[in-house]
Amino acid sequence: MAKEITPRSENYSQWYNDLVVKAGLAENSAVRGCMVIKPYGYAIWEKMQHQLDKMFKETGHQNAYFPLFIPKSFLSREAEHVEGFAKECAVVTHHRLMTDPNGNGVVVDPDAKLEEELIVRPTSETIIWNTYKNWISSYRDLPILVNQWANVVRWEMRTRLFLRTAEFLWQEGHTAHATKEEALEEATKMVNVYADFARNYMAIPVIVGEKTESERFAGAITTLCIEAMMQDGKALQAGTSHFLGQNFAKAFDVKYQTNEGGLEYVWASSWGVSTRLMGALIMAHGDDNGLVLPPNLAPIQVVMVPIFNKPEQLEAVLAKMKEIKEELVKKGVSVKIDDRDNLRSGFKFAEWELKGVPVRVAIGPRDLENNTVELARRDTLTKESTSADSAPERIVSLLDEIEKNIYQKALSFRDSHIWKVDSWEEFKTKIEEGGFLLCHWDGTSETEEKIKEETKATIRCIPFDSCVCQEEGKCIYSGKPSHRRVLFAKAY
RNA sequence: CGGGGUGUGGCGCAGUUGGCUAGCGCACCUGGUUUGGGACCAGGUGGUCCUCCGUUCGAGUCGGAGUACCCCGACCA
Repeated sequence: MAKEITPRSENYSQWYNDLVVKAGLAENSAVRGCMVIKPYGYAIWEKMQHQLDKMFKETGHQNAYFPLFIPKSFLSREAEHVEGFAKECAVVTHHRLMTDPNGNGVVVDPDAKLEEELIVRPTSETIIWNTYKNWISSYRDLPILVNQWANVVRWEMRTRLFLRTAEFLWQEGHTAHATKEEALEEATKMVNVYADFARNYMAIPVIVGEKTESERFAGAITTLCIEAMMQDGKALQAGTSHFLGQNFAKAFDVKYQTNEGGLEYVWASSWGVSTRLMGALIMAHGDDNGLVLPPNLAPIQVVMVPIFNKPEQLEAVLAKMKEIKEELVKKGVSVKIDDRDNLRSGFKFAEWELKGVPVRVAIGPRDLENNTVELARRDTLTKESTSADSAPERIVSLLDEIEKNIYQKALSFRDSHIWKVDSWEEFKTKIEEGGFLLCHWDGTSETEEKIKEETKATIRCIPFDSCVCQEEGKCIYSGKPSHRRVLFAKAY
């Protein structure tokens, strides 16, 4: 009873929030806008980290760590960058507390005011480029391919668990290159790494594209992104990769000597994904019973629930379970035997469904007699009985099927909520129903802004997938000529 | 910062026009019966009713001020 969540169709936001809290992923903390990630939620994040980190290493990157604090003057070196982040920065002004002489408890010591205020990083371009200045002098020092796992703070006015919190965990890659082409190629490569990760590990189909000027990262020349569709038809930006040109190199005076002896500014890229991916995972696959985790990211892939009447039966069942578990572990499957004796099996079934465990194995006295086990899959909520001997093998193939199935499910959901729209009237009705609209656009920020004002829809990206979008037409709003469609949606 | 709402055991809530010992569900503890889809019975632990001021014989309830949180906007990954 206590674990029941709001039905998804009734109130999507409430459903999401309930799910995050009741599945034990995260909760609000005492600090406004900040989130506590609970062990189960963090275990999923760790799986994500692990896989992403592997993919970064495979593409030649190394990890490093830079300071949490950024001198205020660093942030203001790049004009657009500071403008983009100034409104949401936490600032450190003092370095000491004292006991108030007037008895008001502990207060900030006015004598401990910092010479220069420190900003808690909202992103690390500035501090990193300040450092790169010392690392780079020759073309032989390039490229620098570095990633950092860190927390950042953006003082948002309204927050939501995982989707937008004042502090969040992420990775940010910062690369330095000798040529424009190489930096651009890096930015493209990494957005594709993100797309691969989303599809193959999170089982979420994404649209890869480029942001329009108004949605671009502050300080970037080009921002590439992956956009995913949630089950209410809204878009979630799941990852971004930026081509920064020479903006930061110029702001921090980072030059290198070419092999001809000339002096050139360095070219840059940066890219990141955050704990927001957790939100994507939850909203893309969850159902009225709770979380549905893709096997590739599930901390527990298989849970075993014993069914018994007498203690002797429990013992026999557990012995069988351990046998099967051992086989599974050998095959690289993570298994939990739920041997709590104060809870009934039905309760456990519901609880593990809420937590999204892909496969559940139930074994009872009847199974022991017949040498069978009951397998239940989370994605379809169906059950099958199989022989105990072939169970490990069957479970491994089942995990694979589930991963594929939930991707297909998400893909067909998205594809059935994406439309080419050519009339403004149709645009206004369709966007209210939720979903992605592929429309012509005249390429101006003014039109984009007006569409946003009237419908709350924004251009999520200019998709790369040229065969779908590359065609002549007229702007949905202004009627001016356009030679390609762009992706409109309401977004998180 | 604008509009709306809510503060009552750990959680979710009820509490009438002011009245008696502040109640219910969940959770928790003890004992027993149960166990193939969220068990049941009996007993039990746990509360400065957000804070301050006021009205009153009497305030969880009425008035004022403060404060915290939530929702809807503006801002954003």
